[in-house]
Amino acid sequence: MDAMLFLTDDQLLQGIELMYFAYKGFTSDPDRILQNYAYGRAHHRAIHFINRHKGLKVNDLLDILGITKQSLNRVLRQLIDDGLVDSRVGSKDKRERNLYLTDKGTALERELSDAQRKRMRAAYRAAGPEAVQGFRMVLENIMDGETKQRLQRIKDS
Amino acid sequence: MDAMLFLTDDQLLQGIELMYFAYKGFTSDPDRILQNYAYGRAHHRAIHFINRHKGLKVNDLLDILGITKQSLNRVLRQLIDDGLVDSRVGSKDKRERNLYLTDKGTALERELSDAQRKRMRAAYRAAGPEAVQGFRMVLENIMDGETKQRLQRIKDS
DNA sequence: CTTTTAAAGTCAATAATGCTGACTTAATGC
DNA sequence: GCATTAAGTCAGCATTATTGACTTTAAAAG
Repeated sequence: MDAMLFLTDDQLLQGIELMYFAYKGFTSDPDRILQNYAYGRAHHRAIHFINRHKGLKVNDLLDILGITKQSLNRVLRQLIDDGLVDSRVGSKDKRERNLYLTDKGTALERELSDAQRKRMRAAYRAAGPEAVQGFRMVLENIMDGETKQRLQRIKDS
Repeated sequence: MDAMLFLTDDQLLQGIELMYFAYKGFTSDPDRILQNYAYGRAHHRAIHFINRHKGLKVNDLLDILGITKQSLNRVLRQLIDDGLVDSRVGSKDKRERNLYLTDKGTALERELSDAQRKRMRAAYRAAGPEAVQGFRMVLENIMDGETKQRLQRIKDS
């Protein structure tokens, strides 16, 4: 009966709204900062993942983001031209390009993630360690299985 | 010291990635369904909130969504023209329009939220009741204070 | 060595969703 | 009567995604 209590349609709808509004808050700080650089969320995501997985291949980035090569092209082109991302020819396979943040790119990544981390830290603090565990568990289960596999693949490579 | 343990920059970055990927999964089911109707996320959001707050005013919907009147116009126009939303002249103030879902609109809302609820229910089940509590607490804290106030205002009206 | 495949990059056209500015219409409040 | 408010509209633009059709370069397969 416990299961019934926390699985009512209304509770689920509330959870859905929470996801929507929390995500909105979650992206609001970076969005504001990005405006100063005439960049958008697409640039932020590229910067984030290049930082997290230094030297990753263009194909891996496409795979993570789940977008097409043509969609990424404009964004990546800008970041490279603006000197935030360094695209180096692969050492083993020269067809590949390994992506790295330059110092300038790292600086913007810092600025963006500082704001986002600050918000997350405050939320975590207010909710407490056990809540954070629950938060993470539920989010992991909301993710697509396919996405999880993709992430695992990148982590392994 | 406990606080230090769960507030490392890496843990926070992991949480940020989790939010990104979970939100992606969260929207994937409705996105797929909406394609069959040539609608997008904007239509979904309008349908969701009109269902949750039956009879709400256009201004309230704008307030909740945080978009401009011109942005909502195209979407709402379509939903009304397609017979999913009913716009009724306010009984007290005839300048106002109260929004309701028609039977057709309610049917689409069902289809969309069934898919989303199914995913949430599975995630909640897998994580357990305490995790759900934590999930909710953290998300509430991630939200903007401004957003919370807006929601409260609608709930009161 | 030649052909096929793979990785990256590009150009063009299209779509969804947001924005701003400049309005109109209708109803309310004073 | 006149200013304000709620709703609705038109036009133009930006961002970010899409698909399709290519090219270039390098590796792999035959």
